[in-house]
Amino acid sequence: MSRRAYAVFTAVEHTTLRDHAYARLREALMTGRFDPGEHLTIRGLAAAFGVSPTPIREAVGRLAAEGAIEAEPNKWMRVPRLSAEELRELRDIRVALEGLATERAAGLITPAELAEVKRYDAEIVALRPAGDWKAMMPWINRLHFAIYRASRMPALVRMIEGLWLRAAPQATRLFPGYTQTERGTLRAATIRALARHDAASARRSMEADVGNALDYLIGLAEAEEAAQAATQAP
Amino acid sequence: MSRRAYAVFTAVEHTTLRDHAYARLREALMTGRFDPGEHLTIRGLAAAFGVSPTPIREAVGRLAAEGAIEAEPNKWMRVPRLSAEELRELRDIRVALEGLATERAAGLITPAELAEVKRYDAEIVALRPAGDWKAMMPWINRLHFAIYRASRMPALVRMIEGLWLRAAPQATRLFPGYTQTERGTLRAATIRALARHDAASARRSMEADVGNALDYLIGLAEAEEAAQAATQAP
DNA sequence: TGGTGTTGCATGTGATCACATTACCGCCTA
DNA sequence: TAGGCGGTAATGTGATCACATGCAACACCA
Repeated sequence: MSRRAYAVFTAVEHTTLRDHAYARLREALMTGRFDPGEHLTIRGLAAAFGVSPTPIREAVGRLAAEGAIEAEPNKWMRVPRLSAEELRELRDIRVALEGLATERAAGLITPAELAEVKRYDAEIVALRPAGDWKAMMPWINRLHFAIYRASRMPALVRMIEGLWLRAAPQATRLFPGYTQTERGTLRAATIRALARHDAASARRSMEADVGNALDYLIGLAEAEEAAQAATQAP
Repeated sequence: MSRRAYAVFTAVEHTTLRDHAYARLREALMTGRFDPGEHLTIRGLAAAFGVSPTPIREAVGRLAAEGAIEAEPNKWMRVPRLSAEELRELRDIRVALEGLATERAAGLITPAELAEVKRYDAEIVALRPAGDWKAMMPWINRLHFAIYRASRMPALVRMIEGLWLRAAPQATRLFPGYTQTERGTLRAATIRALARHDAASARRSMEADVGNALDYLIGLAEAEEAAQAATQAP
């Protein structure tokens, strides 16, 4: 079976193997399927994807450029384990950028887009009694990016995606310790502010939401670093 | 002559050919050596660098991921020509991020760092009478990033670099039309605010500086788009 | 002469090959 | 028993080869 004869079937979703690998690796990182500190090999990923190492190398190169993968040339590649200090910087950048996107979204969001946001929120609320935090994550993801896309700032959305990508491997640790109730009220406040096109209020709620989640991760990292320092130099 | 025997000489500045190509392409873009809309070929760049296409392909892939190069898979690659709308988005993001970096820098900048900033400013002021705008650009570049580095937020600095990279090819058009006097006073105000560790004031001056420069580029792009629309549909 | 089909070259993409470097593990020696 | 040493397998990197596609000039026909 020649590739040409059935090109009509494959051309729809397939551009290049490199982009395909990039998208799949990105999604794997985003959904927490790799652990922080986990080592990756080009040949291993190539075997997993059923392609040669060439497209994989270019895909991980792009991820490394975004900071989603850490690589020492000629030596190793791994999923970054962020320190408390790095997480603090990430928090400040995310607060600034996601605040900006939310502020702009408040003025531009359409009823259809707002309905989409509310639908995602309903999914999250429905999942809360069961306590299935892992199932919640993709919905939280969709909700946030539905808001950000409403800002009509595609380059900004792409930058925020890169920031989420860096935080994602550690974000699985938010559960189940992180109290969801407080976050739920902040999310509801954001949605109400968006509904009445109150840009300043929407921005403040989103900033608090993002800031709180990252502060929790920072606390975890600080405790871990303190414990490690204690065992190394007692 | 084996590569091994003289590794001591090359290892100093050479990590991988890919990183070398990436750094050189980045610098070429940053200093405006490529024009907006200019087409690039992997084989052409490979010949220019004296290497095989492989490392070039990975370098331009990284640049494409950052938006510094525009590429249609399997077809072409070129230096992006930003529309007025894209420039407006770029302005808003840059104002937010460079404002944040400047605000943080105001609280943390050391006397040595401040002296470095003032040295760059002196170079720019000295170049103004001659009107040598092209020679000014690298100093403006150094001055801004000296400030941003003082924020102690390396990931933020890297993101700002990516934004400058996207704007750089069009930034050569700032000269000689863009009035430098106003910008000079804003820069002086920023430096004074940094010197007295006035974060809010430093942020405002920097935001105005960045915003003004981008507004000028936006005006150019709008005029160009209007002219093009007039010739296409008269 | 204008439009259309064709052919050839240039280009991006991916697989394979070759090489230097690194990491891992067992062994030896002090 | 602990630390240094060497060998081997695995890995990242880069060059080369092979292939399909896109583009442009050219020839051909109405």
